[in-house]
Amino acid sequence: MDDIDRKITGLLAADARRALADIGAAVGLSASAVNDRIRRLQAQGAIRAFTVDADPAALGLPVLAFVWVSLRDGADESAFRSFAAAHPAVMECHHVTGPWSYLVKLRLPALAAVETVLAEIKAQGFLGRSETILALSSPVEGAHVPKGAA
Amino acid sequence: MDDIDRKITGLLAADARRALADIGAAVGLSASAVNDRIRRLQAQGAIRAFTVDADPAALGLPVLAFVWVSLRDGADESAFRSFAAAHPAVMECHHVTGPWSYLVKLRLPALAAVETVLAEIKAQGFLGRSETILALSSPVEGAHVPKGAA
DNA sequence: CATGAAAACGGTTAGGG
DNA sequence: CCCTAACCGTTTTCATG
Repeated sequence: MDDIDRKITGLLAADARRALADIGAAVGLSASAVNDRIRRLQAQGAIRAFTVDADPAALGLPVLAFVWVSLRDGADESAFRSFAAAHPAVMECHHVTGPWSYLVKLRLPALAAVETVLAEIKAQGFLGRSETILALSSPVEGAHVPKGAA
Repeated sequence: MDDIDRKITGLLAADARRALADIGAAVGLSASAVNDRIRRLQAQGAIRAFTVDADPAALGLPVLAFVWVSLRDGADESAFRSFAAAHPAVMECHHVTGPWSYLVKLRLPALAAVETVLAEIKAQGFLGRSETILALSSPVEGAHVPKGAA
C-alpha cells in the first residue's frame, strides 16, 4: 500500500466507474498497471468491495437512530454480535469506551420501527439498558450501502 | 422506485461490478433495461455514486471515534456544518436529539489525532462542550468510503 | 417501458522489458 | 513491477414493439 495505491483507492471512492486509462493518467501509470494494483488491493483486503452509495430516504429508510446498549448481565456477547451483523436495520455496531457497551446505528422505515428493534434485542435476552438518539438531519451523512441483498 | 429498482440497488450494493446481463437475469430483465433503470436511479439521486468500500486500517486510519458536540452559544451553525463537511476525518455528522447538538464520527490515524481535531473545532470558535467515545472493535463496521479525493 | 442486435468502449490478457 | 497492443466481453445506443 504505497502512495499511488492510496490515490487509486481515493479516486475509486469518488467514482468507481472511471476508466482505468483515466485513473492511470491521474496517477502516472498505464491502464493495465492500474488494473494490477486494484486486483492486489482487493486481494489484500484493502479494497473490500465495489458498491453503490444510495440515498436511504429514497429506499424507504428515512429514520436514522443511534442506540446505546448495555448488555444484560451474563448475556452472550458473541451471539449479540451475530444478531447485529444479521439484522438488516443495523448499519453499524461498535464496542465502545464509556458507560455503554455498544453503539448501534440503525436505518429504519419509520419511527415506530425503533421500538420493534429494541423489542427484538430484548427478546433475544441481550438487552440490559439502552438509550436511543435520533438524527434530525445530517450535515455529513456518510455513504449508505443497502444491506442484506445477496 | 419499484421493487425491481430496490433489488437492482441491493445487487449493486453487494457487487457494483456485476454484469448488467447477470443482474438482468436475477431480476427478469434484459441488460439494457437494467442499464436504463440504473441511469434513472442515478438521475433521481437514489443511487448517489459508484464507490469502493475500503478497509480503514489498511489506509492508515485505525482509530474510530465518536464525538458529542455542543456548539458554543452564538456559534455559526452553517459554518460548523461546512467545516464538518470539508474535514477529511469527519465521516459523518448528525444533528441529534438529546442533550448534545451533534454526533460526529471520526476516522483517524492515531489516538493523538483526536486532540488535534478537537483543537481545530475549538479554534474555529464552534466548540462549547464535547465528549469523546472510542470504538474498541466493530462487530458491524459498515462501509468505509475514503474521503477527500477529487 | 422493454427488447434485441449492432456499434463503441473499456477491462483483460499476452508478450516483452 | 510496468508498458504496449491485441482481444473480447460489456456497456451503450438505436430501431422497434
